[in-house]
Amino acid sequence: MKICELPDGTLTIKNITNFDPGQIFDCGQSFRWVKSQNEYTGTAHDKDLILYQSGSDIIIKNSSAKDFENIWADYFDLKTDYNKIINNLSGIHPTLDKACKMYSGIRILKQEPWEALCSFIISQNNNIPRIKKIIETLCRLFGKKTNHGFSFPDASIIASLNLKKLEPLKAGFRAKYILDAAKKVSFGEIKLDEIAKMPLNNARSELMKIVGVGSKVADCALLYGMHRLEAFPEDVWIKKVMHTLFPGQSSNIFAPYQGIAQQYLYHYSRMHPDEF
DNA sequence: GCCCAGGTATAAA
DNA sequence: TTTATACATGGG
Repeated sequence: MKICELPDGTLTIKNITNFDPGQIFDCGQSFRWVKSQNEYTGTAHDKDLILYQSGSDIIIKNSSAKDFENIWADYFDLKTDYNKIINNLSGIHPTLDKACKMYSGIRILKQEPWEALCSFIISQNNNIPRIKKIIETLCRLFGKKTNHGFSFPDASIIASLNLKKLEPLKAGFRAKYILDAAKKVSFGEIKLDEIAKMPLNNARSELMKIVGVGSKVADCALLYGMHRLEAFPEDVWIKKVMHTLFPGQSSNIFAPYQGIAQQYLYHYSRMHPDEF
C-alpha cells in the first residue's frame, strides 16, 4: 500500500487489496456511510471522509495524508492481511471457500465502541433502511456538526435525554434500550474500554447487563466496535449455515477469525438461500 | 392490508 | 433449558 498526495489535495491509496467500498459499507457492519454516485461519505472520530474506487486504487477527496495514516488506516483495518485470513478459512469447507472469494473485498471496520453498540441496539428486529434513518436522525439531532455531516452523539449526551426527547427518532421499543445503554456507559457502570480487552465471554456478560442487549447485539458490538474478530454474531441465517455445513460443530472451527467467517457466510447464505 | 426486519424480554412448558 | 409471543415502526 502506498499513499500519494496530489497537488489538488486528493489522496490516492495505491496497491490496496481486499478493499471493495460497496462490500465494506453495504454489508451491514456500519449504517453511516452514504453512497452518492460512486462516492461514499462517512464520519468517524469527528472527521468526515469522502472516497471512491478507481481501478485498484482508492481516491480520498478530503483528507490529509497525516489524518489518513493516523485515523483512517486504522479505521479501515489496513494493517490486517485479509488475504492470509481468507487462505486460512478457505481450507475449512468448499462453500466457505466460495464465500470468502465472493466477498474478499470486505474488511471489518474499527468503529467506535459506543457507536457500534448503540447502532446494533437499534438494528434489532429492524430493516436496514429504517436502521439508517433512525441513526441519521440521532446524529442530526444530538451529534456535533462536521463539514459534511454529524458525529455520533456521545453516550453522555444521550444519557442526559429522556424518552420524550428520543421520540423524533421513531425508534419504537428500542428507545428505552438506547437510554439504558447510554446511562450505563456514561455513568461508568459499563466500561467499554475495559470490556474490549476482557475474555470474550466476560465481555459478553458485561454488555448483556444493558437492557435490550442480548448475545447477538453483544457480539456485534464486540466485532464491529471493539475489533474482536473472534466474536460470532449468530442470527437465523448463520444458524442455518452452521446446521447445514457444520452440523454439531461450533464456530471455534474458524478461530481466531469467527467474526470474519461469519461475514462471508452471512452474505453467501443471503445470496444463495436455496443451498441451506 | 400483509409480512417481515442481521433480536430481546418475559412467561410458560 | 427450550419454545412462544409481544414489541414500535415502516419498507416492500
